[in-house]
Amino acid sequence: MKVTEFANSMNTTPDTVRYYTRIGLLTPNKSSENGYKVFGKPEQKRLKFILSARQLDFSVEEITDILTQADTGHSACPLVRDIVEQRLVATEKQFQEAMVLRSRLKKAINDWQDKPDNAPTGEMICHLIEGEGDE
Amino acid sequence: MKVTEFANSMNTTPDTVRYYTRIGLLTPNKSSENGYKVFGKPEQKRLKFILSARQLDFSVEEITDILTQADTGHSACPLVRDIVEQRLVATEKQFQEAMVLRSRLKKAINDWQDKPDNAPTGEMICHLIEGEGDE
DNA sequence: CTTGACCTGTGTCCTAGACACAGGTGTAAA
DNA sequence: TTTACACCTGTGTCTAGGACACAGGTCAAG
Repeated sequence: MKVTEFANSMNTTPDTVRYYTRIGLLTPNKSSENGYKVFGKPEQKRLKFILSARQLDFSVEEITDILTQADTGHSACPLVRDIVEQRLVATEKQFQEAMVLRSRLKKAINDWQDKPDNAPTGEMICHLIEGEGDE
Repeated sequence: MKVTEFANSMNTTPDTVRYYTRIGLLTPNKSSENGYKVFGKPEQKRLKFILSARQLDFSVEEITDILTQADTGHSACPLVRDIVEQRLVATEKQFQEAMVLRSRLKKAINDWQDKPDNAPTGEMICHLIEGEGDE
């Protein structure tokens, strides 16, 4: 399998596959006549794992660590558990931040509804934003 | 005012100030003897605006557009309203995504609670992740 | 004059790929 | 066989918003 076919079959993009290859996460054989990357079953499993982990928002570096563990015969599960818990904390934070931002934006839209569009003065660039003594 | 003093007084970092200067958002005078950047009142107002807009998650590029508008004497308010609305949509999306990810992570932690830490086999890297036929 | 703390501008680095590009490949028509 | 043309390839570069590294400048104390 060449890059594009492989990527399609795994439901990702050729660029992603090339990227993972570039950083050494995937190690396809190289066709001796083409120089083209050639992917087989083992790469398929590996990529499937990588994509699943990315779905859980693991960073590529974290995935690299996990695969290194596994490649040297150690169980990667404890590491995986760790990362998942961290990720949950981070996601919770993102979640809260998105909430705050959302209400801030909604408030802005509301507050501005009846205000005019002023031209900028030397004092103000846009009174909508600068008018607020927000936070 | 020099960079660090200026940054501190505006409650941001010198690196941020330098960055904005680098890309032309701030245009401090340069001390003729030092070559150091020198910030005054106009820059203060400008930076205050920039930081407020960043709080609303405006991109630096969007802010650049707004300031360009204002600098040429046009009201930036319509543009600002536009961006805020877009941003609200984007934030809503982020918000949803964070929710999805959060529940995915929680589910993983739950599902894995009673599972052992297996060593990797040729077939599996980490059965916790690969075991799931998730989604 | 020297020490040392702090400050400066500039250059490079980060994520996770996306995009551009010159050239290779493969199939079909001529 | 040659040509045409679509598609594919690897590699190099770009992104956002600063953070960090680094060699050298500045300035008050001694």
